[in-house]
Amino acid sequence: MFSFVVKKQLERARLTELVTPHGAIKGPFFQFVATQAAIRGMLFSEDLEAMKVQIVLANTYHLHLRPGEDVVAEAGGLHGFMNWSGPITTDSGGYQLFSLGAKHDTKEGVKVTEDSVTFRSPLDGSLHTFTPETAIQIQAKLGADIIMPLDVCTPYRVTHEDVLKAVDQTAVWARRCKDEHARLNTPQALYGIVQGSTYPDLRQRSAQQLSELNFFGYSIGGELQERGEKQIESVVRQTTGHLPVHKPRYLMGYGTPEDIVGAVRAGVDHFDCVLPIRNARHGQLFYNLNVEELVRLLKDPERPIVPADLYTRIDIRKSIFASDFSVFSADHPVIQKPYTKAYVHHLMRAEVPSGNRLAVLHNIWFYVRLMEAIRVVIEKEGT
RNA sequence: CCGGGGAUGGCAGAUCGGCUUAUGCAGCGGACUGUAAAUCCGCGAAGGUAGGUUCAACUCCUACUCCCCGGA
Repeated sequence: MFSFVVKKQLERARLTELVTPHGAIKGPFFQFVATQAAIRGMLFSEDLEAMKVQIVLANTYHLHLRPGEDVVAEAGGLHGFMNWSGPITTDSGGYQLFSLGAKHDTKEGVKVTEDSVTFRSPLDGSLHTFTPETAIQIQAKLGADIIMPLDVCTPYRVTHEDVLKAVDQTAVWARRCKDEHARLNTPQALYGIVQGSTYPDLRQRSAQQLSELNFFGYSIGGELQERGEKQIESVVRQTTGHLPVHKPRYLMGYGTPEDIVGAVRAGVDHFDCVLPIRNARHGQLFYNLNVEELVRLLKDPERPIVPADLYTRIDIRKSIFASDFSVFSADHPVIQKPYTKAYVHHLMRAEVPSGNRLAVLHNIWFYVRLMEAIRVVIEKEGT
C-alpha cells in the first residue's frame, strides 16, 4: 500500500517516489498547509488539482477542537471532508502544544507530563488531554495517509539538558505511538520525529533512538534557527547523516525557497511550511525563480545560497506600481487573465477575499514549480 | 436676508485652558517558517484667518471667511 524509493541522487539531493493509497508523490515535494482542512484564501480542491499540488497537510490539534475527529470521520475522513482525493498528511499537534504553550502564561498554559499533555481550547476554554495513544487514535479517525507521532518540540534557544529531556521523551512517546498504530492497524504511514535542536550529539541520539523503531519515514522537528539566521542546511545535514537512507526525510515547518534548496542539498525530500500561503495573504509574493542558479546550487553543495540570486519577493500591496515585472505568470493554470497590475493592486489593497485568493494561488504555483524544477535538475544531473 | 450649527493631519472623527491632540482609514517602512495570523509592529502628518482674555488658548471671547441645516 505504501512504498518509497530513491530513484536518483545528485550529491546528497534525492529524487524520490512515495506511493500512498491516494496516489504517488514525486519528491522532493512540498505539502501545502491546510490546518483546518482548508487552504486559507478561498481555494478549492479543483484549484489544487489544476496546479498539480501533490499533497496537503492538515492538523490534528485544530481538527480535534473543531469540528472534532468524529465529524470528519463521518464525512468520509479528511479526503471526503475536504473533497480531496490526493494524499494528505496530518501533523500530530505536538507543535501546537509547544507554540501555544509558549504564548500562554504558565498558569493558563500547556502542561506536559511524562504521560500526556493537557491544554485548554482557545475556542471555549475546555480542557483537553493528548497522549501518544490518543494522538494516533484521532489521526486514525481523520484518515490521512501520512501521520505523525506526538513529540516534544523545542524552541531554538534551550539548554543541552532541556533538549536531552525532550529528545528522550519524544523517543518514549514515539514507541507508544508506534505500538498504538500497530494495534489499530490503519492504512496509514507513521513517521518518527527527530528532535535535538541544534546540538549535533542530540540530533544523532534522537535519530538513532527512532531508527531502532523502524518508522516509515523520519521527520526533522524543532526550531532550527533564529529569526534572520541562515543555518538550516548545516543543522539538517547533521541529522540526515544519521537517518536510514531508504526512508523519506521530512523537514517540518521550513521554509523559504532558500531553506528548501539547502535542505534538499542536505538530503531532505519532504517539506511543509505555512510561509507561501500566509505571506501571500499578507501581500508578499514569490516570483522570478532563477533556474540556472538553482542548477548551480544543486550541483555544487558548497555554493553559498544567496536568496536574491535565486528568486525575488515583492510586497504587492505596496510596490507593484514601482515594479517592472509582470508578477502573475502567464502560464498559471488557475489565474485567468486579464488581471491587470492595477486591478490586482486594487484587490490586494482592499484586502478583499479575491485578492487573497489571487495571491495564494500565485505563491502555491511558485512553490509547485520550484519543487518541480528541483526534481528536473536531480533527474538530469543525478545518477 | 433671518435663525441655528460647524470649521482639528490626505480623508473621517474624538478629546482637552497647561502633559506626546486620541482613534480609524489612506500613505511609507518592517515582519511572517510542523497557522489562535485576510495578521502584527513601527514611522511621518492637523487646529480656517485676524485680533482679544490668560502665566498659559486647538480649547474661552470678538470679527472676518467658508460650509451645513431650517425659514423667507
